[in-house]
Amino acid sequence: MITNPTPNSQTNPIPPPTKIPLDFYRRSDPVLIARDLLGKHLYTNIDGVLTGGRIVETEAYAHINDQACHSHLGRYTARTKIMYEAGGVAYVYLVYGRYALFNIITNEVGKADAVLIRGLEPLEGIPEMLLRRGTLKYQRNLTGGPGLLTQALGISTQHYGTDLSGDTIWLEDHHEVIADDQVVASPRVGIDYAGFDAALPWRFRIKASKWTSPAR
DNA sequence: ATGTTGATGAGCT
DNA sequence: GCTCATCAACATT
Repeated sequence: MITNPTPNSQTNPIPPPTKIPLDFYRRSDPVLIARDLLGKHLYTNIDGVLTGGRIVETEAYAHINDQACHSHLGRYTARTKIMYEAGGVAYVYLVYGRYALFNIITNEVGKADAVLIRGLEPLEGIPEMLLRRGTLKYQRNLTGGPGLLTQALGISTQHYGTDLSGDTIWLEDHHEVIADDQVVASPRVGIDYAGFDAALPWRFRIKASKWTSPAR
């Protein structure tokens, strides 16, 4: 006799998505966190619209032994102030006077590490993202690039300091496992000024994704 | 390969 | 206070 399976009897049931807890961000190694963020989902609820997608590219920045990091050598200014908070807040800043870049502050109070989100696979609120980007084409440059994904998600410098445990910007774990052989680690982009540290392989990409930022 | 763009911070006064 | 070199991109060619 065959009985219908109940949800509890299915093999490998996928649990519902969960919001990533602050503990995740407060760990001490930004390189590990950057790697772990691949396959997680990033959402915003801004101007009453839900948008989001799957993280496919990140970069780690460490407060010690990393000249590329804005908080290197304890640099403490109006811009970097938020980096010294406990992990789990947004560090958003303008680069080249044009583009907002979204970083997640990690580690504990006073240890100013960060992870830059560089690439997103759009999943939620795509019409709004197209509108915000001023395009009609569902293609890589919709969210492939750190200055583009913020535009698509509606993230601007006014989200500097936003608490990622709130309901404006947050991340979710959808229980996707990204194996090491699906990941490319390579030097970070655009930090040639950082000397020896420019060679550190702290940029992480999902190999198969077409939504990573353009190659250099 | 080159132009656009303006915030940032270091170094000065 | 002010100037100026720098810059974790992107669009266009």
